[in-house]
Amino acid sequence: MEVDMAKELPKTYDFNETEQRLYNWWWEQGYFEPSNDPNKPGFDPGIEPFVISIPPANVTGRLHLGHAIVVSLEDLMIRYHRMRGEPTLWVPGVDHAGIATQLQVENKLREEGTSRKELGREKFLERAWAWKEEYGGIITQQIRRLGASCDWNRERFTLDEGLSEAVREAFVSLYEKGWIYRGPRMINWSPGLQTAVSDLEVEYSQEAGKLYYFKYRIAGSDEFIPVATTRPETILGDTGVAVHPEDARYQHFIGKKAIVPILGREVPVVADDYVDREFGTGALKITPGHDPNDYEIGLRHNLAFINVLNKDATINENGGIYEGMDRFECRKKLWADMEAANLVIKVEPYQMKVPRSQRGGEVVEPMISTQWFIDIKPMAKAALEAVKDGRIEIIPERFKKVYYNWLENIQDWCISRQLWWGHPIPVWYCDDCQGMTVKREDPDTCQHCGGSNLRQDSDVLDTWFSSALWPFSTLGWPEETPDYKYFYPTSVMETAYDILFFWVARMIMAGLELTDQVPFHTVYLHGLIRDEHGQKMSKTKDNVIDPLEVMDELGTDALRFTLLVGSTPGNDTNLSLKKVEANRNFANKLWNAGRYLIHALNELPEAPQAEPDWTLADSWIWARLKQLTATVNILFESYQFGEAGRQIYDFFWTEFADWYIEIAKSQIAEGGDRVFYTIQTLVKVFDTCLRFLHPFTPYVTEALWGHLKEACMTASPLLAPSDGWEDALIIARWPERKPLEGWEASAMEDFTLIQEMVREIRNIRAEYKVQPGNKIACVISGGAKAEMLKKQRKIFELLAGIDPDQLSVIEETRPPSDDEVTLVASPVEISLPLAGLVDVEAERDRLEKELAEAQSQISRLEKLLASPFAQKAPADVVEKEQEKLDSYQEMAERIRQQLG
RNA sequence: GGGUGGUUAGCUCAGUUGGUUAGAGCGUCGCGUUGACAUCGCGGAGGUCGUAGGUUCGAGCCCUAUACCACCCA
Repeated sequence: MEVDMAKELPKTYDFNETEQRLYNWWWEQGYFEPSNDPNKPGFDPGIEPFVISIPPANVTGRLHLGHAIVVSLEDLMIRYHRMRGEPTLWVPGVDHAGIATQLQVENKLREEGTSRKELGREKFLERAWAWKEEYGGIITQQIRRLGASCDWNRERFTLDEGLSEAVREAFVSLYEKGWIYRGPRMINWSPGLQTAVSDLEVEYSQEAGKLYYFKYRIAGSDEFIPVATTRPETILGDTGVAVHPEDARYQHFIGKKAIVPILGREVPVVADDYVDREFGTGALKITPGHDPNDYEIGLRHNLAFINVLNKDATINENGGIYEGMDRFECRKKLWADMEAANLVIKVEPYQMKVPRSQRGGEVVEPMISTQWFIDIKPMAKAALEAVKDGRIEIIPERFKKVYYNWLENIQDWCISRQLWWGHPIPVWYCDDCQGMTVKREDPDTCQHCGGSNLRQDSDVLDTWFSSALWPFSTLGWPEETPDYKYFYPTSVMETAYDILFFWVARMIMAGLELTDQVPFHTVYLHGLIRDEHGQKMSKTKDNVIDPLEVMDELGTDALRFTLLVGSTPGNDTNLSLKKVEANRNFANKLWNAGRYLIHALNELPEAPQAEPDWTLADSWIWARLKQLTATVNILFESYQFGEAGRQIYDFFWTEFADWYIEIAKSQIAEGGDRVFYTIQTLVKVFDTCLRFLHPFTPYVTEALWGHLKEACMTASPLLAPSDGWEDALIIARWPERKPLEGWEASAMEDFTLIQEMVREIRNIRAEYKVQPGNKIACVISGGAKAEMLKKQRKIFELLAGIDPDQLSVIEETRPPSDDEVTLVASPVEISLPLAGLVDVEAERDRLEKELAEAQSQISRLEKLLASPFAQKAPADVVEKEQEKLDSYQEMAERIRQQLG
């Protein structure tokens, strides 16, 4: 091809043009599918795959930064393992989000002037499915935009037939084992949604409330017990008063009857050491029907359980004259009535914890309700052990403790929801014998009496119940499918730490119980994304960053790189657009380095005439590349992806681009073999960087790599990697470590000296305001480094603005002169004869300052080396310090000479 | 009440087997535009690593206590 590639590449990286095109291409080429597929010919069951199941997005969801970090991290892992040649599978999917979806559909019905109840269950579900068909694909399209290399052929939805079968199998087998039961228990009731929710779905918010003090009269006397409550309306459900058994104030009331205000019901006064004598009045009203603690006390003392609330949180028939009133209205009215009855003592302001529904934020009511529960303790024990004995690793490790603590104190899980959208509970009640039939297939007859008057339980299961099965249900379980057999257990479960209990722990419990295996060997938890000042993003604060907008404006790669590099495992990440912008600039930097390189390929001779004669810069960048490769591999292996990204970024920008490419320009100008070997080095380093960066910034790297490959193939077959050019970067080999060969250390040491010298000269030029175009003279007293430095003349010319005709490198040092500025960069000295410019006075000051600095270092190091440090520290550490001392001493000596 | 994380440059954060007066991005100040890149280059200023003890030859990193902030559990 005779086309000049550089002319084809625009000056600025155009992500809009690139992203969609590459994504479709990857997908069409089949790169997202596992390279070793049990359903295809040639399958080798002996190769271990790398598998991730994506945390299912809510079907109602719209992409937010939470998804963005999940997808970025998982795609990074998947791409990394894919490049290492492992068969990788990333299973995508969405869950049916029971409550959220039902609310969406209900909203729509309301707009149409109808309602769920009016429509009836069957019609409602039809509408819900229609809704899912219409909107359910939005979130997965948005996930694609992030570059997610999921195998979309294997996409799953929790209400799919297969997954529904898994849910049934799970329910029935746990039921048969006796671990699922139904019964009246204290649950959290959401009056707005009219369903039970689990403990985890309730959040407690600190709110200003009141503490109401009032009198509990003792039957048959004028005495009373003072009692305080934050929820006066629950008085209607009181069935006891509790005092501490050792409380002298109230001891004589124990065993007597107290009279419930207004209602006049007589309830026992009981002794229970749960009562905190210091709190409130030291006496407690007991409402076993509407408070979890009182529930326990009620059980202990055989108190009555009275429910005073309807499902919509109005007062029911047990509330006497308050029947029909809203709970908060009743609170006011009842208190006013008590005041009138002279039962009120006082009201104090009080900070209370209000239980609110995680969804919608309404105040939930603890009440007793007949629901389905999982007796979770045996499963929790197994899940605990799997982490304790190391079958599952949690990263970062500190979350193990959180995990243990939760599982050790776990309560039974309420899994039934009074919704329509979800998995129906596979239980049928017989109208004839009242027996329960629990079956995998829909039964025709009662398994007790054989009757056919069966009604299925009207509740559905908690969405998390189906999510708990996700890693295996998505692969075909309970069927022993080829996918399930090969890809299960999965490898890594990567998700946010805030669903450790909701999801991760439950998957582990379900996996161990139902599949007899851990569902994954590693749990990697990331933090939450906050705004640039660490505030939670919320609509009310108006600090929400929309990833779709960010991708539109700055590109997907910039967003991904920011999320990946800006985060440490398990820690929250503060995201600002400034950061994303900086990383957009990085993508552009890559792009332009690529442009230069591809342009440079035009200069390439077909083949070198001789064996390579590497320059110092060549050797240095090769050595640094080796070092980088070792570091990046270690970091990837230990899940320190952010640090790996930072290292690659720094290497690419501040070493490869700022130094090597600049030097390469002059090397290429030399002509001959130098051109070939310089370009070969450029290509190799650039290619390696693209490979390393691909999991972070897949688009720009794939685009560039394609251009690079094409240009290289056109230029010379000798530029190809040892195993040839792969078809695409996404499946190109990951760079592996290479052993050191001995030459690396001195190359890096010498080049570092060059860098120091160049910086020193630049610094002086800036200080003396030497015009950038003004080439100046320079004498380098190189001492032992003179030979090496003589070969680097070009670098000083190019990077330090030295006039090549007035540059000399000598071995000996020069006598001080008032016309020169002398820089001491141990072990060499640089003299810049800035005739007419030198400010002798300022020069002396500068040198004296440097001398003082050197001397303070010398005395520090002398002291250090005279201390026990010299004996106790490892020899190489001591040697390093000794060398430093020597170098400072030499420097000081030279400065003294200059000062005369 | 129990627990976890954070506290490092003006801002936001890195800093994983403790190795010797600390890094980045942004911001800021000065200089710079004929071919990779102004989404850029060069240079500068800026930090007693929350506080107090301890271990150690050596601590941003380990231990103890403590303050403040955030979060989780009860």
